[in-house]
Amino acid sequence: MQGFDAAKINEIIRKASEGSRFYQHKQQAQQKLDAKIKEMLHTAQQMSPQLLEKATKKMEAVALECEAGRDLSRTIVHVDMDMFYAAVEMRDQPNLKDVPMAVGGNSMLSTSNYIARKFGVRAGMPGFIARQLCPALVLVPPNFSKYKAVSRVVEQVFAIYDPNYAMMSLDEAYLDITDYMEANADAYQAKSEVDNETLAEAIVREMRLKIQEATQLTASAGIAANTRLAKVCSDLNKPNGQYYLPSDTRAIMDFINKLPIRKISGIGNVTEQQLKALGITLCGQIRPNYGLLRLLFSDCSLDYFVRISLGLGETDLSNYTSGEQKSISTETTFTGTSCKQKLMQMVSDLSIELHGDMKKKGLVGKLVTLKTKTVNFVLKTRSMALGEPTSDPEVMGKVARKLLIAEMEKCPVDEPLSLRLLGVRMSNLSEEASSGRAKQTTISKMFEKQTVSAGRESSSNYCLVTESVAREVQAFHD
DNA sequence: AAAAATCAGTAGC
DNA sequence: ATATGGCTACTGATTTTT
Ligand SMILES: Cc1cn([C@H]2C[C@H](O)[C@@H](COP(=O)(O)OP(=O)(O)OP(=O)(O)O)O2)c(=O)[nH]c1=O
Ligand SMILES: [Mg+2]
Repeated sequence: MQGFDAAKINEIIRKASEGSRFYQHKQQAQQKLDAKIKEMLHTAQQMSPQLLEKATKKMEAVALECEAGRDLSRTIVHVDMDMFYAAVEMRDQPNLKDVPMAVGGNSMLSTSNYIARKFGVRAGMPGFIARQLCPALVLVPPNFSKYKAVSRVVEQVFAIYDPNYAMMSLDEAYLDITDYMEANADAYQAKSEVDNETLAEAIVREMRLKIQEATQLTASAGIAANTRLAKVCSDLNKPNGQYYLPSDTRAIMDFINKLPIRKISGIGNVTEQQLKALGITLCGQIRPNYGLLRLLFSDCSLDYFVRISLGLGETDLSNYTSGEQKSISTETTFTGTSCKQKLMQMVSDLSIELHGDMKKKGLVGKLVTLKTKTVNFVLKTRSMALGEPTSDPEVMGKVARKLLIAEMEKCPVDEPLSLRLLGVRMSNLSEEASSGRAKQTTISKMFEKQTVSAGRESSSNYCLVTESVAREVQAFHD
């Protein structure tokens, strides 16, 4: 056995990556971020104490307002299947149960089982590096339709506890079990008393058992007053476990104060580094730095940070479920080439594939976007609006090819555009007008469309709800 | 000056 | 021997249009 040691794992990964174009690009990005952080610290240093104090006061006022709106009345559950894709494969091929395995291919892994994780094999890691960490690793190609089918079975269980559950991906969902708790409190009385559990815990334990009975797969869950906290909690007793965070302000503050910021959904690698430079690694360190943050980040981000520091989050799941798809795309990675003929052909093929996906969903779009990635991993997007929405592969292909030609022509002849990825995306979507169907259908569809677009125009757009969620869920800066 | 369009970047699964 | 995915949604800065 080897590879259990974190230092050794990192060493192998570094050796395997070193010198590659991927690694070079990553380092370049890191340098850029370092520069940005340095500038941030510079502006931070120049701030006068008076200015800082003023900013702090302002932020505290915002915090007070947020605190006043704290809602502890809902019981939110986040359920997350354990090593989902891998677990499905292990269930269906029992010989995989006690060996290190991962789902994915030579260039990328979707996930790995817990045996493989001991070797440092993780989601997002290329298969060829994973094999170096763990030579015995078994790679299983993904079966998306199978995972989708399993996901539907799990959904049936969710529906029992909350008909308005919000599916966030194939393997995770938020549920609001408040109503279920009220309606079924008596039925769980004996159960929860025997196990010395709260009602919510007993219900969630039963739900996880039902998932296991229905799928032979285990799930983990977090129970808390809002989605942000519930999501953190579902990770704490993984796999096949659950964590209950009582819905009182003291318990929540104790919990959040010692929580690493990186555990919060929406804080990724970049934001973590930025905050770390300011001495913030725990959520509890946000509030003492309100003033500093105010002078360095956007209003949106500030709002987000304040809410994190108070342990606040979304309590209304309808904010997740409402809303249509905004874009649809297809992309492909290949061994780098600058052959114009090949690249053009690929764009045409992608457009045909995209047409198929759009047709399945009955979507048409108005904005065509071409995505390119050079052999040095530099990403670019170029877009062009159509006169009217379509999913016609010829139209989309023609526009996408035009965008590609424009990019190729910008390159000098001695250094032609050399790509490793091409993608085509359609956005500004609407529903396809049904053709050749009964009049009834056509008319009702037209009506539907009209109301939707009227809604968009009048109320500063249909995103009002969605947008407020967005500010919650995500945080970016510059 | 406001609104729309465009693009890079961050993030999550 | 070489080699790092595909999809969606959002923010924020900048440019262009109205
Ligand atoms: C993180 C990640 C997940 N996935 C897929 C595969 C995962 O099985 C599925 C769910 O993601 P996760 O819930 O993040 O991971 P997991 O279920 O495999 O493992 P865990 O026990 O830690 O929850 O999404 C990707 O395809 N790419 C990724 O980068
Ligand atoms: Mg999972």
